[in-house]
Formats: sequence, structure tokens, C-alpha cells
Amino acid sequence: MDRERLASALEECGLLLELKGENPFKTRAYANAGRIVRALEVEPAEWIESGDMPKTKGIGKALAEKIETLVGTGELPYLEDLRLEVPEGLREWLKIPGLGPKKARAIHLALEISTLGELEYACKENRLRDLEGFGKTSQAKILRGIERVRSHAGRFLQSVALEEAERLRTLLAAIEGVRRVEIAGSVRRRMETSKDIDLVVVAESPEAAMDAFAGDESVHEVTGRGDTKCSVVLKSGPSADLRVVSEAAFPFTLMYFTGSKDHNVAIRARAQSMRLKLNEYALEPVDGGDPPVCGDEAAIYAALGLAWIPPELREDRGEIELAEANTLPALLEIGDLRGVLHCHSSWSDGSATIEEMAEAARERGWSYLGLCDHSQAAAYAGGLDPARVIEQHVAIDELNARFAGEFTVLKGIEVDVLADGALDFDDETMARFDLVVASIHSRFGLPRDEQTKRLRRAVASPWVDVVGHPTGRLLLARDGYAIDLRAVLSAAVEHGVAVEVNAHPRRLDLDWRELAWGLPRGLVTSINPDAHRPEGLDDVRYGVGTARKAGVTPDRVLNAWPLARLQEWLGERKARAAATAT
DNA sequence: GCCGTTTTCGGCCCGACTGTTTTCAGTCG
Repeated sequence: MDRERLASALEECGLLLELKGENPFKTRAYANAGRIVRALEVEPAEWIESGDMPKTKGIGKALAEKIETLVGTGELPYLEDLRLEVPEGLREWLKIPGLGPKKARAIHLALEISTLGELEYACKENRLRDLEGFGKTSQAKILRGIERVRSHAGRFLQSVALEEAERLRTLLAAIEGVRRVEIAGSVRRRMETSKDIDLVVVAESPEAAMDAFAGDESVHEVTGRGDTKCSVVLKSGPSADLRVVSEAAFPFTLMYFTGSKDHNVAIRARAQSMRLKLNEYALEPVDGGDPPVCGDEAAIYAALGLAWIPPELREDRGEIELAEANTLPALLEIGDLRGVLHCHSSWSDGSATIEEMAEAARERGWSYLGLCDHSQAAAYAGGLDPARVIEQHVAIDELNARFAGEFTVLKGIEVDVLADGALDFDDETMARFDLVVASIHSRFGLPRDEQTKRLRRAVASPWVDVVGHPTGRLLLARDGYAIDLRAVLSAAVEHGVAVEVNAHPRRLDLDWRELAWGLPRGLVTSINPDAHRPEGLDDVRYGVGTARKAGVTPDRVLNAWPLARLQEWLGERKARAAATAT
């Protein structure tokens, strides 16, 4: 049993206990255990064998026993029983805004229904309206919520959420009397997907700020409004919350609503241990006395004996300890990028010429572009055969001659990894490239062992410099193929191969959690836009967000290196590969 | 369920908002 499956099983226990109406702290203990497992550095079996498992904070006697059973037998009778007790459809109800475990349970018991469809029907039949604790308004709200669950599954890509958040920030900043406005929440932390958008403002007239926010034409519906908070649903799908606070409270509110929840809990516990109380308005001594003056987030962290923690790292994954020791990484910034690798042109499935792509990269201040069109096996994408490769290289040589050293197009390829792990070209053709990205585009359904073996074999090929979108996931659409990713990452480290962070907002693959696992083991990455048109180059911003979440510093990113260093690295690899091939 | 330098029971982060209620429980972040 791997970490993911163990964590899911524990979290499912927590969820089912919640729906059963158990002690909320008990349910939290299971959810917490799930999080602990997901953040493990080792496989569960090793965790148990080493004897560390029962010693882990948050794992007591009961959880230790259940984890041993799960890992040992692959099953947990306790969970099986819970599943029988709680109908499956009930879990879906929790995605409906305003419907939590207590109310879901109350409806289930009173009306003896348990699916989304039944709930919808019950609302339309006015059966919720007459239930104790419910009414006409909440029935209508639940009905709208069901539609929302169906149409959007409740989460949105970072690209959608960030774009909307930035537009709203601009809108609010332009209002007279608005002194400060910032994006908070998971968008600020650059999560790969977000449920909603959070904004915090300081305004001379909160009314005016909320009026502008609620009245904007992008707003579909105003779902709540009080003295300090206004909630809306946007036409584009996400909901957005605006909070208006005083100048003095601003940094506290910003920090609070940036989260993550786990980070906040840990920070509050730290404050408590220092006899301080932290909330979204202030930091105050428990025993009275003057609260420390905090004009910005950095001052709040400083008052808690910590260095300022970049929002992307606030996930309670060790960042607080680093901040305490003042050893937080100097994270990659978008301005650190010197070029991009892995882009397509009209030679395969891109929509722009090589020159147009190169010019677009130049306009963005970069000095090189790794052109990696598809190889022949990707026939659906117009993959190049060996003859077309030679033609393309002539075209690139001509273009580079015109750039006269001011800009360089690298002769790359996104070579298909065939089902058995072999590359899509023979050594003669492979030897022609400056840069090789190896990706899987077919046979996603292979068994986990075979898929792992396949990609490990590709990583071990001396021609390969970078692994492309290593899991093949499409966010909110398709899970990645079954693979032992950490085995692949370990192989990449062993062979000095980089693993890309595919920056397409639908991919963000490699996942930041796995990248964070690889970094202390020596993993090198590359922020690859995988652009199929010039504007696609701007997707690197999402990849940079992902890299920052993982704690990536510029020295670990191929395309943050100056061209000379990159070429030296690629040249050495190619020389070794050529020697092996003969 | 877990935890413990006030330790084996009693607390576990905490405040705003909503919709239902005449004083509050549930949800959310």
C-alpha cells in the first residue's frame, strides 16, 4: 500500500465519522493522520518497519493499529463497516456550499434519501422547507448548490482563479478611498486549483468598496453581505470573498486568509506557546500588556520569532522550522528565467513558426528557446520523422545565423517514450539534437510496474536530458497514469536527468509535493511552458508558482541558467551519450 | 481520536455570517 492509498483510506474514515455525527475532534484526528501520511518521506511499510510510525506526533494507539492493519493486509474492517453505515451519495452532498456534515445527516435521517438526485428532487418537492432547522431560503440555496456541484465540480484551475483575482484586485484598487488591496487564499499560495478567490482591502468607505465589488458585471450572484464581508459567485464559475478591514488589522487579516489552514493552526499554536493570541485582527499578549506593532506580515512573523514565509510555502510542511532557523530557501522568481525549453512550432502541432516563437521569447527578455517538436510516433501531432528533423535543423541554423548570437534556438525534440521504454529514434538521429525531452503520450493504461519500468528505462537512456510531464495528469480532468513516481525521480537523480515542471495550467506536472521530495535528493528541474503558440510562453508563471511551492531555488532550474552554462551541461551529456552509443 | 513542564481527563484555533431561530447551531475559512 502506497502513501496515497493509505492517506485516502484514513481521510475516508474521517469523512464517514463526520457524517455519522461522531465527535468532531475524532474526525479531525483521522484527517490529520491522512495529512501526515501524505507528507511522509518514506513508503508506509518502511515507516512501520523503522518503528517511527507509532512515535509520530498525531498517531496514537488506535491509529497505529489501524495503519498496521491497512498496510499489512490492504484492508481495514473498521472502514468497511463505516462504508456500510454511511451511504455513498452523502459524501457528494458535502460539496454543496452551506451543507455540512450535521445538516447532511439531518436531511438523510429525516427524508431517508442519500443521493444528489434524490436531494435535488426533495428540494423541488419543497420537502426540505418544512424540516426543522431548514427553510425556504436554505432549500433554494441547496438547489443552486447542486447545480454548481454538477457544472463545475467546485474547483477551478489556478489560471482561471488567478486571472479573475487579479482583475478584481485592479478593479478595487481603482476605487477612491481604497488604500490597500491584496489577493489572499489558495490563489496567493499558488495552489494548482482553487475553490474560491479571497481579497482583503482597506477602504475609507467599506460600503463603496463592497458596492463596486458586488456590482461588477462579472458577478453572477451576491451570496452574502455583512459589515466586513461580501461574497459573490462569478459568472466564470468561482466564488469570491471580499473582506474589508482597518489599516491596523490588514496584515493580520491578509495572513489569516492566506492560510493554509494547517499553517495557521501551527502558527497559532506557536503563538499560544509564547503566551500570545493571534487572530485575523491582531496579536495580543494573553496576560495583557501592549500588543506588538505589526505594519506588515514580516513584523507578525518576526514577533513570533520567525522569518517572513513566502505564501507559496505556507502549507505546514516544515516551513515554520525553516523560518525559525532563518534557513528558508531563496525561491525562484519569474525574472530568474533566462529562456524556455520545450516549445512546439508549426513543424509539428504548434500554431506558430519557429521564428515567431523565438521572437516571442525574445520579447519576454529571454535569450534562448528550446524547440522541442514531437517525434514520429506522435503521428496525431504531426511528429517529425528523421528526414524532417534534418530539414528543421537547417532552418534553425539559418535562423540562428540571423540572430547573430543575440538569441539562440536550441535544436530540441520531445521524443516519445515507446511502450517498452525505448526512444522513438535510433542513435543516429538522437545524436543530432542539442536537447532531448522524453515524454509518454500513449499506452496510459499500462500496469503500474510496467509504466514505472518504461519511464525508468527512458530516464536511463544517455540521450535523455529532461523528462516531460512525468505523470500525464490533466487537472480536474484526468488522473495521471499509474506509476511509482518516486522510483522515476530517484532514477532521474541517479542519471543526472532533469524532470520538468510542465507549466501548462491544466498540467502543472510534476506536482509540487513530489518536486519537494526530490529537491533534497538532488533533483534538477526545468520550468517548461510546452507552448503551442506564442502566448503559451506566459504559462511559465504557473510553473514558477509550482516550483516556489516546492521550495525551488534558481540553481536547480535548467532554464534559469545562462545559455553558456546550459550548453556546457547539455554538451557534456551529449558527449557521454555519443561515447556510449558507439 | 490525540495529547500532556498545570499530564491520564478535559481541551482540542477562532471569529463572521447565515438562516433559522427568540438566543443559537451549523458552516466556512
